[in-house]
Amino acid sequence: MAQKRAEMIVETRSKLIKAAREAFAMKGYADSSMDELTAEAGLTRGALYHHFGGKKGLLEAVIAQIDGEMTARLSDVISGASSNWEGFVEESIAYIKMALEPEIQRIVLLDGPAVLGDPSQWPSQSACMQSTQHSIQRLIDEGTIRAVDAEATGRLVMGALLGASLWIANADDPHSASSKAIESFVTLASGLLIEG
Amino acid sequence: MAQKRAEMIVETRSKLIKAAREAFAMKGYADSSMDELTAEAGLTRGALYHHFGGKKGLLEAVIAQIDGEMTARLSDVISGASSNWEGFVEESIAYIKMALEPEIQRIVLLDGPAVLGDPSQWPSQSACMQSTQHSIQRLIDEGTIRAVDAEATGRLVMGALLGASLWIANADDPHSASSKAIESFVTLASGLLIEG
DNA sequence: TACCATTGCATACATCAAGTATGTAACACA
DNA sequence: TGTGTTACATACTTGATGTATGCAATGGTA
Repeated sequence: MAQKRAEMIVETRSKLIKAAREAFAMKGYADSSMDELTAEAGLTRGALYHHFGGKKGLLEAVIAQIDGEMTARLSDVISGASSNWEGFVEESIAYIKMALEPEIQRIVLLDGPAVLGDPSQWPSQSACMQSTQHSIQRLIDEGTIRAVDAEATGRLVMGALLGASLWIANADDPHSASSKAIESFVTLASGLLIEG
Repeated sequence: MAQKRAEMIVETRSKLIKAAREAFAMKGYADSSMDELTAEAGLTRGALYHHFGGKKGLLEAVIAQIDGEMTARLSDVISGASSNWEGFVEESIAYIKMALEPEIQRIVLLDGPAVLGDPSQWPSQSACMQSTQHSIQRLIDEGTIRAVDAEATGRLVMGALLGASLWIANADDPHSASSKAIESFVTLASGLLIEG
């Protein structure tokens, strides 16, 4: 039966994004062929250029989708915490764990910055980063941590977590590396607290 | 006058590396053409493949060179400091400043990880990262900071500094962003200190 | 309902860059 | 002085991006 035109379009876009996620995650952005990728989705490059304007546009769309999912997951973690500080720490640990997933690491953390530049300039605005900044701002407002600049601190924290993830993912013993990274992070983060 | 063969080889390699540094820094790794790049050096792709095996090999060589220069600069900063803790802080600030240089940011911090993967797996071993880890280990040994894992902490710190640099470089007011980032970093780093 | 403009997507083509295989000239060493 | 090797150039193959064009289906309009 005939679907509505608008639904078909949404489906086409999502099929392309899905195929791109898999290709980018498995082979990296540079080594992913748009011919293969679109064929995998049962389409051609024509559809891709029509909807996303090019390879970079497709990457932006993929990242926006993943970023949205990450933000939702972080949001869940925060809302389940017993205090804002606990929430912040749990959120950070959750971020490290997410950053270990090959798809996220490869697409969002490695290829994304190289192809699209600084994450804060992305169309998706890196919602995930803003979530962290909000957490920090809450902690400042309630007087738990020192009155640092929330944006700057958010960037530092996210960068640190990314560095940790890259290390853990490539470590000989990822499990042990993970514990060490979390311990180190908590130690570092305690520098933000007004009373240790 | 005829140079010795070994000298000619060194010169050829350095001419290629120099041209590559400029091309990679200006246009990024992906958008740099090896034909243009080698022509700029008065050579052809034949020389490039002979000496570096391919485009990635050339990037590795360029990164190794830059990494060496960065390490030397950090080393200078450390040796000029009045205490190990001061040295660590100064080193970190120096790293942020270096990471603001377009050449370093583009080649080492953005394209490097995307093309070659985790920096610690690079042939050059990211000497610059090891320098930071040594600084941290010294501070642990002398009892200035808590007994965290030096490697993990080094990764977190370098990641944080990279995040800060990316932010500063793209900020509307880089100067103000820089101050905020340094202030935030010092606050964070104070979490490592045994007595605040 | 018949017509038409628009849109969604496919096809065909031009361009260009990477990698490889081969050729050549100069050097080192015997 | 001759020969094997090294340093580099040239030629060719493959494949990927981007663009221009073509076509068919849809949805509005008379």
